[in-house]
Amino acid sequence: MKGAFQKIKVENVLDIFEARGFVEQVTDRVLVSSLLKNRTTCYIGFDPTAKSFHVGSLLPIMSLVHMQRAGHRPIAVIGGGTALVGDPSGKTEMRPIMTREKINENASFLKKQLARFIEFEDEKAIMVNNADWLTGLRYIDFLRDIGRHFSVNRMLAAESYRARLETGLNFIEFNYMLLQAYDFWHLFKTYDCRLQMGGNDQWGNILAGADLTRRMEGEIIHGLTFPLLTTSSGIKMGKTHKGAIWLDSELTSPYEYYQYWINQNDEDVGRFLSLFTLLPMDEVRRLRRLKGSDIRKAKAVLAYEATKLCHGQTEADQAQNASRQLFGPDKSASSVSVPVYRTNQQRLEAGIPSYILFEDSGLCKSRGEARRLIAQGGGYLNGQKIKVFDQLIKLEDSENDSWLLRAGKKRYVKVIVG
RNA sequence: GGAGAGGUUCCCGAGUGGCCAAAGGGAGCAGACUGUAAAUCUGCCGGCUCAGCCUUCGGAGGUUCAAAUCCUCCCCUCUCCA
Repeated sequence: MKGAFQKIKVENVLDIFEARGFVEQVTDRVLVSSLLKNRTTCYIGFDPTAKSFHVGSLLPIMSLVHMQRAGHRPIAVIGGGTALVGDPSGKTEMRPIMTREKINENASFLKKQLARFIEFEDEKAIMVNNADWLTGLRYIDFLRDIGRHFSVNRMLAAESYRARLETGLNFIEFNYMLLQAYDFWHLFKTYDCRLQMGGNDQWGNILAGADLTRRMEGEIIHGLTFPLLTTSSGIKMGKTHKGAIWLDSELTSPYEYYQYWINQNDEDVGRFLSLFTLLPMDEVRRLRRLKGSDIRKAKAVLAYEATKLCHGQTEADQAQNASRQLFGPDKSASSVSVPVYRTNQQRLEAGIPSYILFEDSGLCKSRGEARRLIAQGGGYLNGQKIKVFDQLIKLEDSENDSWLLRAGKKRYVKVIVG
């Protein structure tokens, strides 16, 4: 590794961010731009509340990818310390406080996942857990050294707190800003980290960190926030009737992941191509110009590229093939890599009532839901509509040794014996 | 600590003794229309061995033939006062 001030030859990553729509706010456009002319260390915080990221975290992850490609050094901070306190921003219910073991376990999964996007070798990227420095803090020292730099008046004026003052705000939550500010300062001291990025809801916390560092060290460090991503219908991304879309292929198969992207709204495709793929902007603009049903081509590119980034080329190819077969003119179950459900031969010999198989295979959440689905004409076996909810699915109904179940127009499961 | 308001099915939110598995909206699912899109229209939207049965309205008891609704205690949230 070269020195910290190694010159970077590629395009300024801030320009890339702006061109691709990553930027909502920057502390100082001119200063950040010149900062990024040299090799810079930047950080983003992530919650270790699950063992996988979901697409809601994809935007920050992609920003780290661009950072690294531009020669900078990203730090992914796992919020283990903050998770130990419980997350206040989900105001409906207090999250169960997580044990350190669980957090560490999650963190190792998350690192593996992140490693698909950015390289950690030779410290080209770093992953740290803020529990390492937060849990050792001593209250009196913290108040005296850190707390004195914070004006309560100013904190209350922050947008993130102002809204919460209506509904109520507890002391832990009020302290989040201090803890996150401390993180930023700590990373500055330890890694010379000079830029923090995050969702726009983090703006206040990011500023607090930059402020703290300025007061304590006399150094100007910076923040950048991403736009809050909603689909064009105003819904937050990444939720389907089956729950979140995960980046872990165990939780969301590459096929489902592909389907998630190909089913995006027309209006979102251009934006998503620039945010969630690494295609050159010329290509993005070309795809963006497509009209009418040609937009499907852009969606296919989006789905393929996004799947490739997350799961690799092989999986992306398979997902694409499966999708083409299922939605192409020749819908067949053969050699298609859709989610598979295994059952035993005896059951099929006896015949399984459709609604039970639909529930067992995970296509429906309950048998009641399966009954309704089929009653409404949304249940199919090998492309044939199932007429009665308890129609038996038998051994002799197979096609190529499998039974292709379909719920509605898009959700498939292949049943096989085994 | 005191006074008041409130906790309802995924979310918001009606419901003050039977007509309540609980209005309405949102989200979600399906059908029609399409382009594996959106919008629109229609249906569904607690569970089950489904014309019936079972479990829900912060928790635990109680009154009643009958409770989300009334009573008691407890837990939690918010507002004002200290």
